[in-house]
Amino acid sequence: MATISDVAARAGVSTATVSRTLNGKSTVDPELAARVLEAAEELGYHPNGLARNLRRQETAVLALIISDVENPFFTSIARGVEDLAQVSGYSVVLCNSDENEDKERRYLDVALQERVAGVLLSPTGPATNVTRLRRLGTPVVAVDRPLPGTDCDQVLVDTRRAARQATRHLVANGYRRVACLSGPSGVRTADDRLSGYLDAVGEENAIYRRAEYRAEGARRAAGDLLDQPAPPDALLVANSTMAIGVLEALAARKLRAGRDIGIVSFDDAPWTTLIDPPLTVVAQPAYEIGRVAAQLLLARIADSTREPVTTTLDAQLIDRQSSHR
Amino acid sequence: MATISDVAARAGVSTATVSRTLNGKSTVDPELAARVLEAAEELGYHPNGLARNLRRQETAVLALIISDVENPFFTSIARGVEDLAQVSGYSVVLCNSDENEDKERRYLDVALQERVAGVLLSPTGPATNVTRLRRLGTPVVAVDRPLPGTDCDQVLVDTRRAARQATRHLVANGYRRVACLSGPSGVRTADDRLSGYLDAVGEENAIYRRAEYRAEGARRAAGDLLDQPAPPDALLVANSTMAIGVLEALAARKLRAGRDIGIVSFDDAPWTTLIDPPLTVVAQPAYEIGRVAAQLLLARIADSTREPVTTTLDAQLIDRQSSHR
DNA sequence: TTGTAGGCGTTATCAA
DNA sequence: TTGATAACGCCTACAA
Repeated sequence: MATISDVAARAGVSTATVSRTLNGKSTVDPELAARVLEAAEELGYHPNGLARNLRRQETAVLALIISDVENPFFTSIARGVEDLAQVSGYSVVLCNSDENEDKERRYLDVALQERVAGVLLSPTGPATNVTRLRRLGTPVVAVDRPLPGTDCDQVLVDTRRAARQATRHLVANGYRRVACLSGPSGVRTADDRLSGYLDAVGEENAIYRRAEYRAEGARRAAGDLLDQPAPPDALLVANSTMAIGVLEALAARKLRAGRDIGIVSFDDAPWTTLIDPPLTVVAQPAYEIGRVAAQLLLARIADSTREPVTTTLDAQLIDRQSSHR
Repeated sequence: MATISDVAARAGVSTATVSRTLNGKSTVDPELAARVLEAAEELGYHPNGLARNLRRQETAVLALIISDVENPFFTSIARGVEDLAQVSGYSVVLCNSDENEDKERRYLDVALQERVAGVLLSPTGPATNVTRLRRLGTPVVAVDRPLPGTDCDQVLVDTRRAARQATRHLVANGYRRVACLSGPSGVRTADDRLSGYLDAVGEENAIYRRAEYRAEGARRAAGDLLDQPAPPDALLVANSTMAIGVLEALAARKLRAGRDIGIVSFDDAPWTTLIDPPLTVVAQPAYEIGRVAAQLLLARIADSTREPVTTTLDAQLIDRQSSHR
């Protein structure tokens, strides 16, 4: 494990010169530089990022803490973040909090301890706490869900409006008993989607269930709804992972989407056009969320005095067959 | 950004005592310890992992470099790795090489520079080079695909056998012109799946195409195959991302899986039971791959003299409707 | 049990 | 332009 001083010794120069050569900072005599490069090559030298970061008090890595790696929505965000970060020379490490406060806290600690340059985070819920990170001056950007009680940059989707619109779409298509299957209470997107649904049908007509943002919970909740004496004739589903559970529940009861029960789901997962009938969805600009969030984070790293901004993107209803009789 | 000496000053002790207290190493007078803890709390002290790792020459983070975050197969591996690592106190950072040699090299560099404790890697192809990592003594475990020319731990799937078996399954079900759609040449799993297919049909009957491990390329390749004068009547598809493209190509031609063309795909993605007819798949134990790989890596971190082992897991054909007329 | 001091590998400051 | 040298924040002999 060759160090900078090994290289210096071999090249017959000081460590300072080696450092300068390797970082291309101030000018170095071409001949010395060549000797340094050669020595480094021969020794198989690789800079120790730990020492460098310790000295420089900065890192070129961003942490992206998402709440579910198995959800295509979040992996699209990840790609957006990554693509933008990469061109600025940052690398992105992805951490999966798995909708679990403990894991999230642990990764937040890692980010803190490793002194990453910045953190992008989709908070698991109201308990998420980034004050320690903030105290240290590490910039944080919230994606998909706001960070309660903190004034940091945020990239959100107007999900309440989208839910309202989707619900009205179902009503306009002749469904009379539209229900909603949303995520856990306290998760902002879940709350907002439910609110949008309520906006559209009114409190008095509300039929809804909450479950984890997972297939399994959604299957049970959908089953529960469908087995009521007066079951709903349409369903707004809060994300594509849940939609899988819902569709399984339908299949188990030989119910056909569209004809028997109207379905609209959030998130345009790649498989939604493959099923019969194709799923009407609310497409969120996930990749764009990632890009914008990374932009905001980089801007804040460059200038910590910027006013925090909240960017709200629009979702788009893609009308397919599952919402038509 | 309080340091250990700030805490020491405030508690009226030496930095050594603070360090010992915080790490619970040798015994410290309870009263002093209490003072230290209190001071740390008041100052909002958080250890600097960079400095600690530099000093200790070790980190508690593992890097997992996968070739496609958007492929459920790899995200399942990630969960397996994570679950196992977590109980041993390691955190896992996920890097997405995106089947791209440059990105992969970059993340390998990051892993090298950050001196992570170990690396898990699904190599993008034959150009993947981990010798620099190895020279530094960083343990590497290959997952899903072997690492050519290096004797490191590996966790693989007997994918050739699985492909052979899947092809025979199609033949046994009466399909006469079975084709294969595999991934890029040089990617070991793609080569092996093609080989398994060839084992079953024989070189002389072979009909196959290669494309990227992506929906888009698969759609084109499948279209090309289907538009031949004498198109195949069955298709073995090398992964679930490609299957999406294939199914799109079928839909565009009003072809029905099973009846018109038999389909078997690798990877039991969550949506495969939702489509009509349900997709017959080769299920790989992705989560298990991740767990085993993490075990191997941890074992090697603990004892670098261990002989490298290759663990080969079995895949399982799940017979559903798309492979029946 | 506690403190002093040296060093992990870099970079940045300051003279020369 | 180059080279000593002092940090960066932490841990750990070694000494007290």
